[in-house]
Amino acid sequence: MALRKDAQRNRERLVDAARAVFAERGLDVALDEVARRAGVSIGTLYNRFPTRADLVRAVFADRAETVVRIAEHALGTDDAWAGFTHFVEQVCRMQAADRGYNDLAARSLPQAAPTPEHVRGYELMTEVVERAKRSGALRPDFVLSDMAFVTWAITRTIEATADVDPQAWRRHLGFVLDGLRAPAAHPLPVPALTDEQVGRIMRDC
Amino acid sequence: MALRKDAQRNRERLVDAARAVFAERGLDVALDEVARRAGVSIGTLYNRFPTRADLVRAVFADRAETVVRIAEHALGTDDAWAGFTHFVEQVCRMQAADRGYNDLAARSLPQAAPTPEHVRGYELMTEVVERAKRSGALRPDFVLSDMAFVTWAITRTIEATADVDPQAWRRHLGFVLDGLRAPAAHPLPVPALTDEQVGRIMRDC
DNA sequence: GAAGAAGTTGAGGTCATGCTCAACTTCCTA
DNA sequence: TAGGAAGTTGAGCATGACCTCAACTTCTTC
Repeated sequence: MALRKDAQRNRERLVDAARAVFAERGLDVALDEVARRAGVSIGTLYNRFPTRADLVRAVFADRAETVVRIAEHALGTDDAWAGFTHFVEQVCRMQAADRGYNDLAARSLPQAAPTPEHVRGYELMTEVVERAKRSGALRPDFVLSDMAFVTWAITRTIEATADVDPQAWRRHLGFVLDGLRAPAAHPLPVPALTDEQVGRIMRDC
Repeated sequence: MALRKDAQRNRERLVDAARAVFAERGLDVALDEVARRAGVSIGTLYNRFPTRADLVRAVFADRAETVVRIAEHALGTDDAWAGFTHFVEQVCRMQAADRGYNDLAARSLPQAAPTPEHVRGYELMTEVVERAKRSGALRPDFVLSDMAFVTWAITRTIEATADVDPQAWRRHLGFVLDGLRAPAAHPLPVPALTDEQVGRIMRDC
């Protein structure tokens, strides 16, 4: 059975308000701020979204699709390395523009994915990485789980520098990418995290 | 006027307890946990350390000296690049061993430094970086404020992976250092943060 | 060893956030 | 358009952390 008309309107208002508030202040804002901004009572918020995660999911439901588009574009680029850097840069740009998405990226990189879009985004990201390795431009000892390091690093820099210099993350990303080129590679001291380990970390917030 | 004997003993107990609790759970633990562990009332804690920052300072007072020692050792190494990587690795190792110090590193890189030891640590760190650049091994466009990126990145990885794989940060650091070698350098898209900007970020938590 | 200075204590006030639920309102349907 | 289902409301309870202060204890000094 569908939602009643008023309920549907309230739901939309809540998601819109949450989108704005999350973008401004991150995923950990007090939820009554969201309710107030939506012009709705806190009870209605909890009625519609019993947990914060439900609300977060609703707000960022469409982002998986965006990631898919970015990855497809990256795979359409002739130069595999350019595709890889394009992918990373675009995702980082989304993070820099939205504190909520930045938080989300730090906590749940597409992984152990629920929706078909998430699965597809995950697969395409894998292919972006593998293709860049096959081309010889991305260092061969880089594996998918190492993307977590990239994400965490840039995420943290965005958090720290957003107020002072909103473009600073680009410089950090420059250093990071220079460390991922094949000619830059020196032996790594320890093996990669398993995908399972990364998944566990993400699940624990 | 000096502290009374019992007060001095309580102070020591508080600092010891705080050291242990911070190391285990980070700088943001509830302070009554510290008081409980010290076997002292919460009132005494506030009496001795009016703010959390006072307690943190007392706990980590000796660390500045340790950093100085590490930097001196680094500067004593013939190979400037080996000295630089040694310095970074040892500081990261300290962070990995102590969640409190890890938090501290993310928030206040030695900067706008209060004690003489801090000033000295800051100067030596500058020299470690400059020497590595002069040697031609560290990329010439790297500046001191870029150390903040390194610190934030490894800090975040340590936070995320400590429970799952306590050595994982070494792999991340491997990627980072490979991006800092001179031959790896590609032009950076934006200029560095100023030292003043980094200082402001640290001050705002 | 008496007196007062120094230090300790912990119950309790304050605040921010999460979350609930009984009374009320709106909507839909027959 | 009446009645009941669906949805809304917000005061209020719960929790947990911060911090205070008046009454109490311990130390030091003469």
